[in-house]
Amino acid sequence: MCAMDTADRPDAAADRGPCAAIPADQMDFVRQILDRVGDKWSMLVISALEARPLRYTELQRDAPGISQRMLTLTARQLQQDGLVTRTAYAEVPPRVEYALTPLGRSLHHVVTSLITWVVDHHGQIREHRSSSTTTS
Amino acid sequence: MCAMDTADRPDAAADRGPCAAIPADQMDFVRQILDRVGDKWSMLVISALEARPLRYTELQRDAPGISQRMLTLTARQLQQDGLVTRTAYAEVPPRVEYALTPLGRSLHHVVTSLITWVVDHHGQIREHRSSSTTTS
DNA sequence: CTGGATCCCGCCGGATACTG
DNA sequence: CAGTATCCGGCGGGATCCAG
Repeated sequence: MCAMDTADRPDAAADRGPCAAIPADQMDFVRQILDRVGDKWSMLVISALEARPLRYTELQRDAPGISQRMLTLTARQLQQDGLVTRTAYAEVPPRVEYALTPLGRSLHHVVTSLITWVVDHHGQIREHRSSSTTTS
Repeated sequence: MCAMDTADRPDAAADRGPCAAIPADQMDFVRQILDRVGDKWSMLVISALEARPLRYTELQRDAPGISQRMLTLTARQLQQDGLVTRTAYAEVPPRVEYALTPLGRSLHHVVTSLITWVVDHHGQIREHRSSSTTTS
C-alpha cells in the first residue's frame, strides 16, 4: 500500500502523507505480513494457540473447518516467521506441541485491536452495504 | 479466528481467552473485513486516497500494478462498505472522483498501526525466516 | 476518460489415500 | 498421532476488446 509511484511526479512528494515513513523496500514485506494477517487460517490458528499450547489434533479441533493440508502449511509458515514454535517429542505415540512465541502473541494483540475496530464499526458498514447509495 | 468450537467441550469455556468477547454471529463479518484489510488492492487504494481525492486514472497511477478490472472491483467494494465515496460528474470528458470517507480514514489509521507493528518487528521475522530452526 | 464484458490461466485449497 | 503426496475443481485476477 501507500502508493509509491511519485517517481514521475517530483512535485507530489508532499501529497504522500504518513505513508512516506514506510521505506519502499519494506513495502513488499509489509504486504506479506498483511496477507498473513488477512489469511483465514493463520489468525484462526494463532487465536487457538492464544490460551495455551496445543497439539496437532487439538489445533484441528480448535480451528473449525481447517484441513490437514492447510493446518500443516499454516503451521509451517507461522513457525518460519517465528510466530509459533513447534516442539516434537520422540515418543511412542508421536506428540507435537505448537505454542505462541512472544512475537506471535504481540501480533495477536495488534490484530485484536483491529478486530475491535471492526466490531465497533460493523454497524456502519452494514448500513452502507444495504443502502448502497449510487451517487451518479 | 478465535476458535469457536467449544460446543463439544463444555469444560473448555475458560480456555477461550479474550476471543470470548467476540460474539459468534459477528465472526464471519470480522473475517470479511479482515480479508478486505489483507487484500492487496483495497489497502493500496485506501492509502492512495489518504492524501486527497483522486480520479480513476490517478488511482491507476498511484496504485502500482493494479488492473482496470481490479481497480473497478475494489473501488465498488470500498464504496459499498462506505469506506470511499464515488462522485461522477456528467461532463463532456467524464470525470469521477473517489474520496475517503471518515470511516475509511479511521480504518486506515487502525491499519497503519498494524503496519507500524510490522515495520517494528520485520527484523525479528526476517531473522526467523533465514534461520528456520527445525526443532525436531 | 471511465469503466463493462469476456476469455483464460495459475494457484489456492479441499478431499482422499498413504507413511513413520 | 502427525503428518506427506497427489489429484483436481473453483475462482481470483490479468489481458484484451468494446462501449457510453
